[in-house]
Amino acid sequence: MARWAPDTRERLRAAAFELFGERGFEATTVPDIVERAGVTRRTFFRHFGDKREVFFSGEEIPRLAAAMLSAAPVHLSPFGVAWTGFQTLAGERFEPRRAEIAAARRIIAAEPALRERDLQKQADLREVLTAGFHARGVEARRARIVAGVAVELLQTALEQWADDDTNTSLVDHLERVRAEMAAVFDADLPG
Amino acid sequence: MARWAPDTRERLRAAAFELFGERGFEATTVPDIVERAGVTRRTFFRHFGDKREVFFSGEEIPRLAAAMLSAAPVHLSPFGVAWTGFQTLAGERFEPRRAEIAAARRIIAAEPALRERDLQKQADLREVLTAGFHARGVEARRARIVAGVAVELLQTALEQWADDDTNTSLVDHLERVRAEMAAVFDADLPG
DNA sequence: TTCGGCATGACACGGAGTGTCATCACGTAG
DNA sequence: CTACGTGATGACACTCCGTGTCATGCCGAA
Repeated sequence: MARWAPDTRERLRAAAFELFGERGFEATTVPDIVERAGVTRRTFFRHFGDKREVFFSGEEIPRLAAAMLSAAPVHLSPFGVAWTGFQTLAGERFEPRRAEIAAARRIIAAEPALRERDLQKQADLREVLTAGFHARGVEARRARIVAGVAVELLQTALEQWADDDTNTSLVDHLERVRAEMAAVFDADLPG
Repeated sequence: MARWAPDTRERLRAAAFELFGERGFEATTVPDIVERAGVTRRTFFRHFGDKREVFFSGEEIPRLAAAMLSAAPVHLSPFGVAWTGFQTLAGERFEPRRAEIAAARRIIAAEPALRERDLQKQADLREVLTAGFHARGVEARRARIVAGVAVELLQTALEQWADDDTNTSLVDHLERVRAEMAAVFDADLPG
């Protein structure tokens, strides 16, 4: 047997989620986690930048987004790229894990520290999309605007899909949110 | 003379900003701040929940938003309420302090810890607007969608206004961003 | 003058995150 | 078979963050 058991990072992640389930995020300390995983505190911080990162360590949305950006047909509008990407993500990564995602969202909503980090992750996605659109030739400020709208759309749809107990699909939520957002800009404005 | 000099909170804020200017946010510790302000560490944390809150202690946007919500004519659409509120805010609170706001935004952009907190403040505004729209009779999910669009619009316009060296007014940026967002939803979509 | 509220000081404590050096398994070259 | 380099981990110390608790003393009310 090796001096150290393998998969240290995964063992830490598993131990952390067990403890989060038992006592909640805030009440779980890094010493608690490393004791269960059988490593030292120092090793924890070699695998995760901070305690919050354990919670988001499975996230790979920005990476997937970058892949979809480079794979998208050149003729597609930037919002079209995002929209088709969201359809794919919805079917392949979100829909099959609805219960898990909804549970994670409830935990995030209840923990200010996780809420801040989650918002940062959204901002990361927005920046990846902005950079990708810009690389496709879209003017910088417009790229930022489209990315902002797209991420807000995805985020809102995810939120309402996770809260919805009618088994409506995420794709349907995306379409509904898109339509309601469009309606916002169709209405007349004062002044 | 009183046992304690007055305006403890304001002295702490002033000392903090001096030090942020001298060494940056991250390199400034709470012990540094309280030493300059002439109080103890414990007193600092009685006035500010954490170090980041000093930076945002002047912010009162959610309060102003709530005031505008209750003052808005009942016939106005939710987005109309937000839009007219933004026009007022732009002229009265943002435009006169452009240099100061731009400087603050640069600091925030450079500090991940402040960036996270700033995103949280945006989320707070979104929630205030959502609750306000809902209280005006707008269906819950629609209220969330309109608030999300409105906050994203304001945030993007602020960002681009602060970065813009052509002296274009914030109101013009708001209108341009609104128009470009509307265009996003006018274009055809694949599928 | 007395009394009670209230902001602050004093002190202690655990947790977060980091720098630094020692240790030891493992693969590889000789 | 041995020696060595690499890389992950342990061991240890340190500062800072944030909080609970109690003592202190100013200040206004009765």
